[in-house]
Amino acid sequence: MSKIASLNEEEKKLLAALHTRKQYKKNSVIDQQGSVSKAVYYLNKGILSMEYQHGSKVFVRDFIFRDSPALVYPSFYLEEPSRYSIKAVTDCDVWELTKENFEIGKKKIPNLGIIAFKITNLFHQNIERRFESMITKSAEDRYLELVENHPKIIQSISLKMIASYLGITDVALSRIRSRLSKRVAKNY
Amino acid sequence: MSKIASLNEEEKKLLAALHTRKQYKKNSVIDQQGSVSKAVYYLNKGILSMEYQHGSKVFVRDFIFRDSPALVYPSFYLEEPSRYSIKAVTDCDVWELTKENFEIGKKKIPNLGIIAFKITNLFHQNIERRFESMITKSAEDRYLELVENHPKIIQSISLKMIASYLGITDVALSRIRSRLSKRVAKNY
DNA sequence: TATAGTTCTTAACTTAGGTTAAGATAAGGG
DNA sequence: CCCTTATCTTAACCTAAGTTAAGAACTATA
Repeated sequence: MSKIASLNEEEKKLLAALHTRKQYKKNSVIDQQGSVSKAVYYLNKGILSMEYQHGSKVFVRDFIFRDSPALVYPSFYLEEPSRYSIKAVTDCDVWELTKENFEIGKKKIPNLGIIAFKITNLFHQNIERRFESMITKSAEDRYLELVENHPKIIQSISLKMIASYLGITDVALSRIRSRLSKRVAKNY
Repeated sequence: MSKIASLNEEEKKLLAALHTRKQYKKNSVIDQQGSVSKAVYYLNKGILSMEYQHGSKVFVRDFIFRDSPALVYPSFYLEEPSRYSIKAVTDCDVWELTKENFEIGKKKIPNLGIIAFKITNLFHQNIERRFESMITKSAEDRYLELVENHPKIIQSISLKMIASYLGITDVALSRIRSRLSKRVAKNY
């Protein structure tokens, strides 16, 4: 977090002390849609997902990869029911900062409010970009973009979840993959 | 704005004094994509749009209807280049609050920071809902949803802009409209 | 180890929406 | 007032993606 806004050594220690380290097994639900977000998460290892249920179907809103924060906004700040769940896609190792400890930290660390604000901005820009790519790009291009940014994604996330993230069905993504591999094969 | 968080009479007057009332002709550009957002806008009358350019094409990100705030977030807060333009879709009557006056107001009106925070949350939830309806609904359902919330929209906004808002082409929206009117006609 | 449940692929069929183009109004500018 | 330019509709054609279904390969568990 200290990458986002400068903190001195003492502040870093204090902030670390306010966090709790936790381990989550693959597929465990860390934050439940509909209830107040328990904490902000900082992901050390593994992959998290942000999902929402709509009718009987589950949709993947986002993936969170290592060394990134996961925030259920604005549920965490306002302590209102959240629109999303946070789940562990793989075994995960996270640092958790509860609302109470966040409030304590804000009093002692002047820059913490600024860090929170910047993280919020990142989340907002993230969904804006995602919205724009839904409108301006084809599913194939969206897939290529994702794989380019996260090449290892195919090894650790199921085709079904990736398809859901892209806003298409698993069948459609399978089709895209075979189309792409045939296209590559032509070059040899 | 005082609907969002309580302000006393004195604070309301002070806040009003910090705003500048302005008139904009149809099609005028109020905030330009790529430059720092000049102000937060509160729309008294008319319709605004939030648009972004992607390559050679222009996309409508959102419409802002009367009695609503328009915020280019986070450009306004961070004074960084904005991802969007704000344009007048019809002749408009707005109250503008510049960044300088916002900062002055924050010092004098304790609740102003909270109001800003809540407006930011509204904007975030707005794009989340929009993103979700892009993924979970058909273009026809998205159109029906829009017309239900804003029945007069057809009179004041061109088909092309509405189509852009929905993420489809003008031809596709025209097709949807004729399909819908035929369906209604069958009931008579 | 057998069995049931996932995950992924492939095929066949259907439909929504993109593209192009042409024609009909309507509107704005000189 | 004419002429040009936008706006909207409709048609023809095409492609991406949804739906359903069936089969293969892998996983987990009793």
